[in-house]
Amino acid sequence: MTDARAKDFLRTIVDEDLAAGRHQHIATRFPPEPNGYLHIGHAKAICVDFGIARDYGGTCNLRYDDTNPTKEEVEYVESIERDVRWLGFAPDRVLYASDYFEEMYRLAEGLIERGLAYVDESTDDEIKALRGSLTEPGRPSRWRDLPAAHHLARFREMRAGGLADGACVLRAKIDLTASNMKMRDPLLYRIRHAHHHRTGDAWCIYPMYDYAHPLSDALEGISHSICTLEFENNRELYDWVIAATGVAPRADLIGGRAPSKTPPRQYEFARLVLEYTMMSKRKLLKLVQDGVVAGWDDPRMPTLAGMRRRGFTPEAIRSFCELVGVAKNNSTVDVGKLEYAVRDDLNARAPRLLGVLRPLAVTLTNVTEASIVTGPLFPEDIDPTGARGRRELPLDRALVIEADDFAEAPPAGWKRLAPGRVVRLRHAGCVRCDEVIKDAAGAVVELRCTLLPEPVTEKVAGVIHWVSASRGVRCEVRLYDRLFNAAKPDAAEDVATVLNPKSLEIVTTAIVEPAVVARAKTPIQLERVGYFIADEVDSRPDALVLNRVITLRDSWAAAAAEAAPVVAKKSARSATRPDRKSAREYRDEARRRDEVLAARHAAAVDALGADAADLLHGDRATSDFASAAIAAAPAQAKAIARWLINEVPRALGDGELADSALTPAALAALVGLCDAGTITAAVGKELLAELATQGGDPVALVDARGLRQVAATDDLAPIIAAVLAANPAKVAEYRGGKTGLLGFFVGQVMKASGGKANPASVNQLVAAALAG
RNA sequence: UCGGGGAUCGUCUAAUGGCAGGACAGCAGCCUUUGGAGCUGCUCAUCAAGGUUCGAAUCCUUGUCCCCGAACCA
Repeated sequence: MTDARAKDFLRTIVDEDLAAGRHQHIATRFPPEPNGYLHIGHAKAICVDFGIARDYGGTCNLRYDDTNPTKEEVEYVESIERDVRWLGFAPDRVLYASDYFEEMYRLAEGLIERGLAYVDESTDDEIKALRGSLTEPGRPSRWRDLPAAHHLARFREMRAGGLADGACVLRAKIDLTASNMKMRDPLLYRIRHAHHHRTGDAWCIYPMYDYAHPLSDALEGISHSICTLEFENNRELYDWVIAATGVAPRADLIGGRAPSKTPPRQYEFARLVLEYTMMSKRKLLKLVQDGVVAGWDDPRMPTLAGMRRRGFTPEAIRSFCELVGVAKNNSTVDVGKLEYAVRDDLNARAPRLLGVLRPLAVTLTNVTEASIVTGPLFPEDIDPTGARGRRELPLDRALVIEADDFAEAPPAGWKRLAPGRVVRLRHAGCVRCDEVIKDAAGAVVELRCTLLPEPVTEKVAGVIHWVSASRGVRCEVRLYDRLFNAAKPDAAEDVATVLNPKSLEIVTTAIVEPAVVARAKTPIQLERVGYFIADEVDSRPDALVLNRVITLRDSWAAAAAEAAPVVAKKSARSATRPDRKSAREYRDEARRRDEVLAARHAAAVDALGADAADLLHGDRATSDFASAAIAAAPAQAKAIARWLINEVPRALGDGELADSALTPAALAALVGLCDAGTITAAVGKELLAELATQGGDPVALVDARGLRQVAATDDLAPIIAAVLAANPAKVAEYRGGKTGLLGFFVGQVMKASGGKANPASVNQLVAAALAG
């Protein structure tokens, strides 16, 4: 992979679906519940959902999953669409699950009529008790098997409004003994006499997620329904709902396209977990309600609104999501990656200006006149031609510099100001520190310096920033740091214990050059200090308030000691889980129940060894097959066992031995060919794959296709020469010492020979050819 | 009667039986009118043990660890 970024697993699936003709059009959706603001975790999902649609010329809907009126609000609906668009994505349609309530209701009636759903009048606790547990099956309630007509009438009463909240629910009738708890007659509808932000008081029954979500996807003709890992268990139910209701895409929702014959399929990826960040909407809401932060858009919040106010750009966030990738591993992303994405983006776009946070007075003793100097807005590496402009800076006798930029007794390697030393004032020439003035307490209060005429012959220590004391602009600066000082704040039971007390420092002494006022509406860099932006809520032209977006990388400052990370406690649940039964135990069990299996196993232990006997005679299908194959060629028993154990599973893929076209006789014949050296193992494996799907006689196939092993030097030499000639760079690398490439060359030759070459000969000849 | 997922540099992520690659972080050097940026180089990984194969991160077996699932939430 040289330039093209490797495809993630979702795009690989989409490629395959397109190639197989399962879909002509790729349709995705981003389905947030409007019960809070979107955060960086949603940003990843948005980039995945909208990104895939964009990459394949498809469509992506923004669909509010608004099925629970007790938690959802218009404020959230509005913020979500604003944030999606701000991030840079335009929904093809903005839709609401609540718009489908009538269709969902009708489909539910259909389910009841077909005996696939029923109204259960058990209490909450009864339902829970009857559902069983992870290790015990559930049991039916006494309403489950009443006639459909009863349930239909009851469901209509639910809708009519005469029943109290919790009086009854509609459940799918699936399987109370299912090992997937989601399939144990899941709830479809519950009664909620609550005002809905969109449907008002039209409904008092509301569909559950597991019912509403697949139907919404199907109605909208979604091809790939992408969600996060915790919904893996819901996928089986997702498929059930679509199949059981027979829901079809709605013409007006698929924009005139022909509906796909393939129903929507759900795929799951790992949601974003970021160090030092809390992602739970419930906990985020609590921070807002408790006043720990100033609101959902507090610049310390991981919300898109907060990050926008903080000064992160949509490009930076998208590039971060790109950096993180999409996979199924449970992973925690280093927060440094976000910081990198933000700095990388701002470096290219933020004009450079000067500002001093903690001023120290400097008097230029040889300057009497007020003047103006100019400086470029960007350094040369960002703007080589200077096309992006300059600005003017007032220069006066009285200046301020950063207090940190002066040291009375500088350490080794100090590149700033010190008594007697010379530094350059950015864009304004060099100064020498002649005199240090202190107050009665001994604190340095003023530096008296000389502005040196150019060219400066003295040694210049470094460059520092400065601002005119009288013509600079006073402002408030808010220095933000991470909200939590624990790497995994979600693991803490009490949020208060992991809050970073220094997450906001307000600096009131700051003074910046006048150009900042007009330019800080978008991010700027105060050179050597950091990136800043005017606060969109509190900043006013006559009372500038700057937010620090992020610090500059600082290779000088010693890394501050990290707070001790809070160790995540192992969940109590995983500790009490029963160990799962191993495959070997299942096989043992099968033999205890089946005497024939047990007898074959006992006989095979001596002939084939304990491991092979266990694997071959642990289920009836494999055991029957193995017995027949070995009977056909008893001399090759061990080899047949080896192939059956190690190679046949791969040839079968996800399929079963019983469903394949492979016969015991064919396998025995194939093994015979390999054992005799008539064909190579590589050809044998290829043939096996074919036999598994199409069947056939291996001996005849070998003859018909000329698949006999090739080992003669005369036959192999030309192939080897061709491979070497085609890869001159690799040959040079190999001869330069990268001997690991031998495998690469052998592989190439094997492929070129169609697998027919004898590997031992190839190894020998290739090594010889490369040496010479 | 438990079921469903997942384990590759410190971190994130590639490699679908044939070169363990990239990015972030780290370290070193160069460069620099930002101790910024940039450039160059370096360090660093296949959960473990067996097996199959000329060749295994990849296939088989066993084991270990992590995540999810028993809301009238989504």
